[in-house]
Amino acid sequence: MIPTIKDVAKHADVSIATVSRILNSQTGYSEKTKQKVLNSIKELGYQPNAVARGLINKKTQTIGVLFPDVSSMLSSAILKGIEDAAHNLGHSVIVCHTASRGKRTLKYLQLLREKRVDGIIFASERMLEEYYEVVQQMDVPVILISTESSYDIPFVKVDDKRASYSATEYLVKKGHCNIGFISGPIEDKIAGLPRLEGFKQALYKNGIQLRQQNIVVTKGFGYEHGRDSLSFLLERSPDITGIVAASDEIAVGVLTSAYKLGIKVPDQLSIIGYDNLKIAEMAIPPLTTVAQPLYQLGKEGAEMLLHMLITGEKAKSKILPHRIIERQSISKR
Amino acid sequence: MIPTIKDVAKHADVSIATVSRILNSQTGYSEKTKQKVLNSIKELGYQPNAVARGLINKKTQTIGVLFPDVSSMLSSAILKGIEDAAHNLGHSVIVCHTASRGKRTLKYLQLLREKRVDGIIFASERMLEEYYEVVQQMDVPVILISTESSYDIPFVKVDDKRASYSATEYLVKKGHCNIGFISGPIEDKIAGLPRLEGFKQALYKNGIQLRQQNIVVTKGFGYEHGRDSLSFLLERSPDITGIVAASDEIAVGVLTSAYKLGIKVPDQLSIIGYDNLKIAEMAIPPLTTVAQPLYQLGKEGAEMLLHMLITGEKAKSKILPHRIIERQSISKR
DNA sequence: CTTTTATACGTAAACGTTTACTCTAATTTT
DNA sequence: AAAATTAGAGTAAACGTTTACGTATAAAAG
Repeated sequence: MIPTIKDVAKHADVSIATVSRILNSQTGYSEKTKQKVLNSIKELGYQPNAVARGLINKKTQTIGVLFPDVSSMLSSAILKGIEDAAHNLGHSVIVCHTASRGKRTLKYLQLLREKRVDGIIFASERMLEEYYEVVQQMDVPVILISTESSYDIPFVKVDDKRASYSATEYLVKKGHCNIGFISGPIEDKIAGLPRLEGFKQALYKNGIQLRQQNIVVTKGFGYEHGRDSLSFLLERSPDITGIVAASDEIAVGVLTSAYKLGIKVPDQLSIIGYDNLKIAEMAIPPLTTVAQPLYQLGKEGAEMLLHMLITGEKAKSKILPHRIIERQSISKR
Repeated sequence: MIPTIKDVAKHADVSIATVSRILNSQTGYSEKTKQKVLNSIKELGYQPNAVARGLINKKTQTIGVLFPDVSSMLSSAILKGIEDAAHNLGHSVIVCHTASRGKRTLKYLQLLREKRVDGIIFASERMLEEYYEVVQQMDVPVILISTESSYDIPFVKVDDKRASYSATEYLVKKGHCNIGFISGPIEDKIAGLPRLEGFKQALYKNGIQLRQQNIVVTKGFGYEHGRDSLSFLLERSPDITGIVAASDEIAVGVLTSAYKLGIKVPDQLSIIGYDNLKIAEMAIPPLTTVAQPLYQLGKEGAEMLLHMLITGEKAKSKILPHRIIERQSISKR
């Protein structure tokens, strides 16, 4: 049988209140009894029951994290940051991957509510109205990572538009002036549209005429989307010398496609990615990309959440800096 | 204020016992009261408190998962399988990444104990004696994924030795007879040594003389390890025509290195990986590899655990089948 | 030496459930 | 019609903590 505080109390011949006080290092006991109790604890191998604690304290020291897909490289890097920070501050994290669309997110939200988590993180997960209503009712702090919303919920992310601007401008500065852009879905108001706009703006500011046929809008940010886009793009604009991809996966897809088509990167075609996933480094040639501080995003997000938890004050949203990681997928013109 | 079962009882003018019975769909109430109570529940927006439930039921509907590194592509694929299965069976999963070695695993184990998780999964995480002692005391079911131990703990994994055997033999059947092997650390009794032995055995069975200088033992299974091994291997054995890598990351590292050295894959050098991560597909050229059913491993593992939880019987360990995924990193000789 | 104050505890209620037990009234059996 | 059974409910204890409150003893103050 697993020992309880009662067993400890009995064994040490004190009341459970005293044991509890010692456990929580409050005042109200002598050094002698403390030692006695500590001994009993060790002897019985007692471990406090966090469930009982949670019941009375109304705090579970647990947060919930919602991801569209835990297994994407993006998510897992963020998750690591979250888990690190949470654990450092004495909290556990329950992961929920909401992948298979539909009502799954709502179900998870309810679950987290029943479990009485102390806070919730939406990571790259859209905050819909129906979700917002639920979290409002739950009355727990919420943080958005790598996304934002029309509601007043603190978020931490990079500035997608500016990052995309930087990427584009980097290419321009390298002497490219006929540049293609492979965007994700532009219905995506967070990671889709802003990156396209950053691209457009960079061209505009650098006095380069935008050509509509240089833009291809894909249905997603995945490898396949990039792979399948290159030939289409090249058909319409055979003369482009550089490509800005809205994600590293897209960029790697392009790399693959270029290889198949016998196009040399970076000699004949330059390409810049977005995210700085591990694969960017592993690609052939290693991919120049604009880095999101993924781990940092997770870490900061969790820290913001826990800060809200402790202090009760609302966290201020943060924009984390992006930066260009120069590797070998870009050549000077 | 968040409503409790008491509020529901009062609102519906019944006792809390009745509400509880209805909530748990037991017997002992009329259809009429049921409707009345259901109404009150909806009206108050009541959600049962899983913490209180956990306290009395001694079940938290939560399992803990230990990973050396959540953010590795391997882990995240497994995690997805775990999470899927667990959720389908009404359980949540707490992730713990034990990366930064040392006593962190032990700390996590204690945490999971305090939180009273119903079961624990060790995923690619070594089961040391000190861990074993703790989980023994905890008296919860444990499952090992992608690893095994000297203790009587059910596991689910592929047969590393045979998988490596298959990979090697595949190369042999393609006409290669001077084959290199880039192993992980052979101190690793799970993923290191067995794969090396599978390699040796395959050579032996196919009547190929083993050359010690064809084997390079690395300190890890990462990209860097592969990248930095190729030139070393080629120095000692310039004539090899094929390489078996102990992981996809290693293989991709080799690919990169080969590219830099101007060695054409697969024309001059064939290479087969291990794992079938997403990067295998994304590599240039796409990597032929022996696939571990990662998602499946996670799923089956979680299912085994939950089955133990429900039935109380010990699960039988499982070896899941591996298979060769043919892509384009291997040529016929 | 009495009175006050601080220290070191113990008692019991509370957290939100589940469930064994009890009770009443209705229904069925004999 | 009386007895036995059953359906529909309520009461209260239990789960393992924390904590407000009470109390006895010892130390400090007068």
